[in-house]
Amino acid sequence: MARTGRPRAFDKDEALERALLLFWSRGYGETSVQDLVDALALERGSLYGAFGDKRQFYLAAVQLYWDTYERELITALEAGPVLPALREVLTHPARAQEYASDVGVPQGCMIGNTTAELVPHDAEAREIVARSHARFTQIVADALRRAQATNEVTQAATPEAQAQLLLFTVQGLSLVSRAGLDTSAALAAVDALIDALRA
Amino acid sequence: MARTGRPRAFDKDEALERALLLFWSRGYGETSVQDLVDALALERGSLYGAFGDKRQFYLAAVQLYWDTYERELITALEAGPVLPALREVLTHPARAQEYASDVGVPQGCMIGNTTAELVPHDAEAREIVARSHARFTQIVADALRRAQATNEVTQAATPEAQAQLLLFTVQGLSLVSRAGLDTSAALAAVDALIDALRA
DNA sequence: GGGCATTTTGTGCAAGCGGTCAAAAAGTCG
DNA sequence: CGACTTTTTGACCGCTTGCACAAAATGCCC
Repeated sequence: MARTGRPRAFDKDEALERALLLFWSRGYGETSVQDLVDALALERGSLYGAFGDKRQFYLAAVQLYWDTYERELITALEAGPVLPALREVLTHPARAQEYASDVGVPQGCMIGNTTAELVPHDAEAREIVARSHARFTQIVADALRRAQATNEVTQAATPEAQAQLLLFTVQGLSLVSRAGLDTSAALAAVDALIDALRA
Repeated sequence: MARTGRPRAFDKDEALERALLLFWSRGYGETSVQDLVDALALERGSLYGAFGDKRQFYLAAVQLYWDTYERELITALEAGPVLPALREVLTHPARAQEYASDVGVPQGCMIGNTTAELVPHDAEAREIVARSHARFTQIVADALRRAQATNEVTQAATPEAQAQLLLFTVQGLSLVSRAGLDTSAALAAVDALIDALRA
């Protein structure tokens, strides 16, 4: 319990959130410690003191990203029919693309970005990403299982396989959207998938 | 026409192929010019003389990657039933995952990797990636159109929407596979999608 | 109010980066 | 054989990076 000593002059959570936005929009490698120092308006030493090195800082931001996303995902799926909610979840990246012209609005899914950039050579990042994937498929499969029981969703495949397919789709859509997306084509593709899931 | 002068001591195409493997497995940022120099067994100056700077070198490698992939894609789809061929195309990244323990065997789709790493801040990379996406959907949509006509594939959605969905899936699968994949789960997901496309 | 624990501040640093360049080497052609 | 053109070679450069550290500042607790 560290109780005494000079108190921290900034809000650690708020700093992490702001770092999340930076890391999200620029990626790990393209965000320098100097960028963080400038954006967070604190000195180098304070940053290292509070968050450890750059890698730990990034991983903490990714974890925050996922925790937030997971909470939203659960909320979206817990009530009402599942397919409209899933449609909303899937099209989210496509719609976010519209705001991409605004400066500072991140692109793509941060889990996906981390997968591409860090996972191949960072075991800890791989763990975070793998855990997020597992959580996503578990949450979605649970929802699909309920929806199969009420005959909203086809039983042609297992909920697990359907959930895995949805993971691939949302990750792929989010990635492809970074290259500039024909929004209507993307929506048509999502609709085709949602229709195929209907009982 | 440069006809005189000291002849190049290495095979340019072969060097590009070898650079492709390096870039593919490590990405752009994690591959240093020194890495290339070591792997290609040529001196810095020769590399710059032959390929321009690192960025041009990488983009040339990506273009070579896509040209090769496109040729294979067309070959796979031009004869026989379309759905088995598509299944093969989709599961390719999942199966490639098995060899990932071998050193130097690249992971994921290089177009996807480029999308994540370069596209957000490199207009030329964005063009190459966008063109590859367009070519993919066009080739696959053509095949699906034929398959819809012979009643192999459902007409519940347009061939374009189906092709777009397949692009998302293959990109997502290829990306997710980098984080370590449950192969059987991935195959079940692909089968669910292929089944959903059946008439 | 004085000692203590902690954060802040700003400088400094070694390493690695992408890229350049001049001299030497190696062919071709008149 | 000698002039010319191109590639090779390897040293070199300026810059940025992530990170460490010492001194000053600040608030808590006895």
